[in-house]
Amino acid sequence: MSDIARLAGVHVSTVSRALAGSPLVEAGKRKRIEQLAREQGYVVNPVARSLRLKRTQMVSVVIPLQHEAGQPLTDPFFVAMLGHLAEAITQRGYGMHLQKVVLPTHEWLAELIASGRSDGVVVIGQSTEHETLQQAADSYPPLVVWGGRIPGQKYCTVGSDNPGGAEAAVRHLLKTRRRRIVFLGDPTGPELRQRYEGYLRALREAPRGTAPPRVVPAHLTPDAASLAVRECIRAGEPFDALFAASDVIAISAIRALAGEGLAVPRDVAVVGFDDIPLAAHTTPSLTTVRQDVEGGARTLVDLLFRRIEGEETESVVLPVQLIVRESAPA
Amino acid sequence: MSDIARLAGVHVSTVSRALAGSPLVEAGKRKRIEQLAREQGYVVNPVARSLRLKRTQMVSVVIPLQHEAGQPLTDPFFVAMLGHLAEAITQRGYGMHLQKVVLPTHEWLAELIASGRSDGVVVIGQSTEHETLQQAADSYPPLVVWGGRIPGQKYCTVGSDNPGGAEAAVRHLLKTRRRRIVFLGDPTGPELRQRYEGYLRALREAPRGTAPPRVVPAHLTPDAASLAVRECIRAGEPFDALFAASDVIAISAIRALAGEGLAVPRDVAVVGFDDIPLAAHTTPSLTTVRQDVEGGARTLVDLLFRRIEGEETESVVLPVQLIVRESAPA
DNA sequence: ATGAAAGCGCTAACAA
DNA sequence: TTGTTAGCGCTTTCAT
Repeated sequence: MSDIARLAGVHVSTVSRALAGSPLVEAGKRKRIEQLAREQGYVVNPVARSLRLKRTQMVSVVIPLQHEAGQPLTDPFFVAMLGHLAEAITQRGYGMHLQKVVLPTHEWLAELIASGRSDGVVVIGQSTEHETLQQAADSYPPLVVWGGRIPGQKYCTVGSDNPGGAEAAVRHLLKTRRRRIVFLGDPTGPELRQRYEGYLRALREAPRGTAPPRVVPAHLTPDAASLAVRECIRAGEPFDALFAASDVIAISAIRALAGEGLAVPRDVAVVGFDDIPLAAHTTPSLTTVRQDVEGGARTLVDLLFRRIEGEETESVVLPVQLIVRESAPA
Repeated sequence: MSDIARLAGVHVSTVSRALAGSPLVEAGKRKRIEQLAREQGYVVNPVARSLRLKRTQMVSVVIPLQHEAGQPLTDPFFVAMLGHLAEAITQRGYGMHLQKVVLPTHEWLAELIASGRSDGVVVIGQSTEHETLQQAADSYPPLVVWGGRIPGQKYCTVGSDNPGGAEAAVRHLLKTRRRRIVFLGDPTGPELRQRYEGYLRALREAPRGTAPPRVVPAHLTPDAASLAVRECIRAGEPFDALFAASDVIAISAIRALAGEGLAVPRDVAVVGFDDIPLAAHTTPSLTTVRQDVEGGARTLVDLLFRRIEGEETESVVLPVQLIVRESAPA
């Protein structure tokens, strides 16, 4: 910048003002300075700017992966979320700082915040970090979380109606005469736990003769899910439907079932959660609960920026929709 | 930091050294300072640090979208690439700065570089930005590009063997008695152009009686592809095979064909490119050319860091593999 | 309308 | 081994 100042024969402060579009600096001079900067390929150094302004024009997006440690950043749902977040954030002229946190150290969030690397933080998935988030929320407003709403929570969440979606899915299975419905997934984090609760709620009002709830833990990786299903089958306990905590789990479950000679939906009906693009194209196509990823991402970013500007915002629960396909037909 | 210094009764520079793990500072004192920092929830400000060090510990990942402007960041291939890049970059203790560039202004790269926002840049897809990249390469070594290798190129690329893959795909179609093979896609950018060239090469050695090459431009969005195929069919010119420039195009082509009453593979065989997860699950499942996304991402990051450290690196062409499935069976 | 000067939080060369 | 000091590139208050 001092180069530009020298070339323009003015003081750096004038260049700074000119490039910031300040009305203080004379119009003609401003044009000249802008022109000069363009010629010289000069752009203001955002690092120095950030240091001075204490604003980074950056948003951090964090994905804490704990029990799902093996899960790479390739889960279709996460990854779609990322794409839409990038879209929404860059649209506002902010940069996006993407960070994956494995086996969170309980200080990861506090450190990220304290570092001042960004003006706001989006956390995708509560994982097991509810407490961490609670603590941060007190002193750090510009924080939004994709996940389930939890009673007494102090941070702002955006998330799908997990219990409602799960309940709808299980009701659908019951309505189509399935009586031994297994929940496939590890209900450790709030989101999956809520789906599990929806599952329980639906079963509570199930017709007599319905088998009691049964959980088969399966992590969000395809392999883990296949394994779990196979073991479940070999355990010999009969079931005629699976409600999977996610589409990725559901799809690999279908594969595992086929491998064990069980037909979907004839022998076992399967319902997933997410409605990832793949879901419509598997054989059989997957009945699932659709989440509105794009709307979710937009809402997250919208709320985040309102919080950055000091506004208080309430959490948002987005409606979901049961998409009935072949794996659990009507 | 000055707070910590005061509390520890030492000068800031000592704190700085201690926190940097410098052997200069007495071990006991260092422990004490580290402890203090932890208690106070202090972490060094990376912005100030960056300004001082002229290193940001950040890598920029840029996706220039030009003709595909409408295309959001949801193309499965890009998105998988992103996930793996995030993985590889964070593994090295760097942050990832994600940027999407629409309708590039020809200065986007120069500005990004000049801004000093990051220590290196990964560009995903050359799009039509070959010239821009050429110019940047001269003065900015830490730049790697996912895309096709172009004769005379000065920047470092990592990319699949596009011509080879395309050739294998088309040879496969020829071997299975297809004689009127259409290339479906817009060969504007280098990658698709290379796939097109592979297509031409295979046709050049085709048996007599094979129809001449024919291109039906289709953008990378599903809708555009469907439309193109429908028009192509209605043009009345017969064809018995499609080689699509990407899986997304191929899949929507299959849909369009079905919509027009043409059976795949009976009437028309279809081969795609990428082998996105969906490809194995469509009906019929998609014969396609598999790219190694994960290996590509790892190689990109590996080369980038070698370049950041001043090493010169050669471009890399990754092998591809024809995956034969139902849409173009053996 | 412009310049001078301070300072954002940090690191490193130099001094002690 | 530790402290002093300068300065990274910018913005902004204050003075002119």
